[in-house]
Amino acid sequence: MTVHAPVKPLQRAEIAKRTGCNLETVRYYEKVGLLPEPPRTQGGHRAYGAEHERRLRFILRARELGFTLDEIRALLLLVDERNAPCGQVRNVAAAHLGDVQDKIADLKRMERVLKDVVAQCADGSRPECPLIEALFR
Amino acid sequence: MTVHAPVKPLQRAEIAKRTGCNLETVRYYEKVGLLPEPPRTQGGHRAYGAEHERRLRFILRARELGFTLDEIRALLLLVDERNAPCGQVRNVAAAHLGDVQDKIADLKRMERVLKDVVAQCADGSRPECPLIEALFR
DNA sequence: TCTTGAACCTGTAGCAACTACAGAGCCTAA
DNA sequence: TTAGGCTCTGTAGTTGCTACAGGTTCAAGA
Repeated sequence: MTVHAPVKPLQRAEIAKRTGCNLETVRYYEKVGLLPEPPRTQGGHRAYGAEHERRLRFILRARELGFTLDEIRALLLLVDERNAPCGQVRNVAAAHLGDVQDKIADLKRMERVLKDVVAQCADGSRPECPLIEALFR
Repeated sequence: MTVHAPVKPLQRAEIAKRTGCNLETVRYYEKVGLLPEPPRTQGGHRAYGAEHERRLRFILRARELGFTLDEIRALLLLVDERNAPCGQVRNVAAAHLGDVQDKIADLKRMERVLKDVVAQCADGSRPECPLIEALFR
């Protein structure tokens, strides 16, 4: 068995490149408590392991789904301390889904109005600019 | 003719209340150059006129449509200096419409994935939490 | 072994678009 | 006249990064 076989640690630039994360953002996630503090070399350089990489990927995927850092913190806490109870995880995700749907509704409202005024501006049938008119109404 | 009839000026709290704008935001829009500096009373209090109110409403409506402050600045410049040429106004609006549509597409992608995992979490058919699994993939 | 240049370290500032506070001053109605 | 509710200024906080300065360490080549 090769349990605890010492895997070659990753420098910050390496973990950043492998995950596609910005170099500075890696340190930022550590600062805000999403990524655990990695061990250091004698000179003080961070030495990341496979678990850090795994966790960083988790964070980045969650960000792609639009989760806030607070929500991600909550999800990671569920993972770390409770072995990820599906019901609670689902609650976090469902609440976030609601937020996403609200935002879509907001943006669609904007889209409708904008399409409308752009079309009116385009056809040149009005002496005054319809968008400006609409905003000054 | 009652040109320049002295309309009773508005205090900051009054213009805020009438437009629905946050009190502090009124001052903020002045600071960033969207709202012109109003005349002051002897004691230094701002005294807004009808034109300020009109302009503030314009800004707030544009914000509701998702325009950035830079875009609103550009629109107001077109209004102030060029009498709002419809073609240029339309360009600003069309570009913004594109941004809005991009955001909608992003959010819909998130929505699709989230709906999916929430449904999988809900039906309890998997031993591990599907959302957590998906994020750690 | 020495050197050099890349990568790292910390702390801080900047972005958007507000929002909120502290500590001071003004204004008006009773 | 005075109370208390405005207003004033400047600054700090929010979210989620991103970028810099000025200094240190590391690793590869000579």
